[in-house]
Amino acid sequence: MTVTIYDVAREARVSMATVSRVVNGNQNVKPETRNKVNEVIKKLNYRPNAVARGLASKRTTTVGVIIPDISNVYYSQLARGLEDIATMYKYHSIISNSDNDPEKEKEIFNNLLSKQVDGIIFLGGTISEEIKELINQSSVPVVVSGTNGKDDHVASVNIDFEKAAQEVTQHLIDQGAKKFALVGGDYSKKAQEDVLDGLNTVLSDNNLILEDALHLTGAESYKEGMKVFDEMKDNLPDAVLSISDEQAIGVLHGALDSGIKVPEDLQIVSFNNTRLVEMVRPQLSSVIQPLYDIGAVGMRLLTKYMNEEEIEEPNVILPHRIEYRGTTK
Amino acid sequence: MTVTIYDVAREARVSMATVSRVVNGNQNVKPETRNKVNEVIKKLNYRPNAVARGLASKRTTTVGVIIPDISNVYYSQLARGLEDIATMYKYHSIISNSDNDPEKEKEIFNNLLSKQVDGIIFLGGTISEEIKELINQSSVPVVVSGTNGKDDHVASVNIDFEKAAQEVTQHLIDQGAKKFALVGGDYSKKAQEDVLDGLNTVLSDNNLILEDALHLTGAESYKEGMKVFDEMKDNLPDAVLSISDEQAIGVLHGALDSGIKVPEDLQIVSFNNTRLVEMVRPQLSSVIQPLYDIGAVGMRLLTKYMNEEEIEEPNVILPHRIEYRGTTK
DNA sequence: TTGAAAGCGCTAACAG
DNA sequence: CTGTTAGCGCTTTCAA
Repeated sequence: MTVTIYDVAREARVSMATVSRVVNGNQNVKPETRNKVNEVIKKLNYRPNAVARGLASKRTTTVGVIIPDISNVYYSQLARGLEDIATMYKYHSIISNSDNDPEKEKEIFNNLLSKQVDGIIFLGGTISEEIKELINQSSVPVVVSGTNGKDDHVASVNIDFEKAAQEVTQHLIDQGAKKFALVGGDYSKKAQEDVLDGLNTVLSDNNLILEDALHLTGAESYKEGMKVFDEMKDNLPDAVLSISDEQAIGVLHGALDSGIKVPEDLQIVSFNNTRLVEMVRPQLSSVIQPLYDIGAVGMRLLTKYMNEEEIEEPNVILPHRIEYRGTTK
Repeated sequence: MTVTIYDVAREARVSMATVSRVVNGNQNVKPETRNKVNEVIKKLNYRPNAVARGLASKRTTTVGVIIPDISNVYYSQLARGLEDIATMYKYHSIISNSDNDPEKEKEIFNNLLSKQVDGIIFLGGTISEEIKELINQSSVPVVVSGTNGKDDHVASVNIDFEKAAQEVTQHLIDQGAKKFALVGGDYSKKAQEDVLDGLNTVLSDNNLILEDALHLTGAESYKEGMKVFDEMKDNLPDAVLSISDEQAIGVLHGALDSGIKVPEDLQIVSFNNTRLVEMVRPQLSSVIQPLYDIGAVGMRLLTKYMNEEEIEEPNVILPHRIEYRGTTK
């Protein structure tokens, strides 16, 4: 029923080895033979069985993607970048949602290995000890996109959150901000630490401090953002740095709904820069992370590992910009 | 180096067939033997090779997902639903972006078949002739999520857009709307037709009509929405039905930026109901499509086909609700 | 430039 | 309840 390499060989009066060579673009085939084989392939509508190929060659041209939540705008934009480059290099992607749960991440990781993927892209704001160990013992290359893996000796692609935070903080101070809040999230522990460092550096340079009560976290959703705003309502800051856009928008609407003027009384800057930032009024000022590129460069890096190309730098830092829109003065 | 079923068999002093039985949960194994094998499996850290298994059993426990754009909020929410059910049934998903391009869809489809996926989920607002043919000739089951495939004899899960459009239209007329616009998109031809039918039915019942000039389309993005608003600026309707949320928000902001009052002078209802609808002010009135469920039910349907379970109804219509929020009177 | 043959690691009759 | 034995469809030496 299904056409196999053997059928093609018989019909073309060559051996299956020759058909295999033609299919794989091996140059050691006489042009005539090649043509004949290609004709038969077309005639029989032969399509190589990737599974058999994978078993024989030990390469599946499939990569695994571990992602916290594909319906999260931030991650889905990364995913699109990943996927486009994977396609460009003829890889398919198996995508699995981890909800940022170390147990699930571990299980997915092992499942991917048993599927014999050629490489794995890990997305997630936190590299847990378990995952770190799995990565370092992995038989296939792993690249982290969106989080810095340098300290954990893991190849990665991201932006310099600390520097971005410094720039943002200084700008806000220049605009008169004195009392800051930091709104972090469960998804992005690493980025949060970096932002915190950057924020604190500049604050102390200016003889300011971040009150403990104004260092808040939430699940990085819109609703959580509104909740976070409630928590700081009685001790209102005049500037908020938020890791997540959705959460920042929650804070923004919480403020507006309470009659607080943005940006006059409260300035807000977010660090995600999903397409949401332009879709609210006032538009959200944000650090521009090149999300698509972070995904794309991560996948490109992975292909280099998979092809055993030379790697100049395993921890890529992509440039960022800051766009001051309607939520800052 | 890698541990195979053979290593386990030798170490446990049984045949590989027995190991295979244990791994696959076959009940015909003496508990003692099972325990011994399991011990060895753990000791050797044996992990079955899914590729070899796929080749031998002709089942890969992998499904393919063809999706227009994973970074589109609407589709990423569907994808999350799909994926969760797939995981529940122990399937992995290979996800590929088609950009709604029939050529790409076709190529992806064939690639997925050569990967020997056990089934395919097709997402996309339009079922082109080519795809329809591929689906109908496919050796593996295919289910369409988010679009009605009944007319094309394709299993599908979606909501009744026509009915929803009728309800929305009647409500808007009751609120005083007289001049309607329909904003469709490239992604959702099918839904658009149904909405158009529903709209026209109710309009003519009320002796109203949809002007040709007010039947517009765009690429279903925020920016396109603003552009669409510009197009209707000189011939302003008092009610807009928009297929896509992003585009509806574009229209909304286009209107607000021009000083038009929403909902007083212009009412807007969208049909997508992504999480965006609550993230703008005024909040967008919308038809609530259970996106997650549409994905989930689609995948469940596919698993039924893959397991050759009985299918009661290949074209599932899920219930919808309508939520009138801030963009309607 | 081509072919023969040995697997890749596993499942699935079949026999016992 | 367990083992033997063919393959699954392809890649990849090794020889010719």
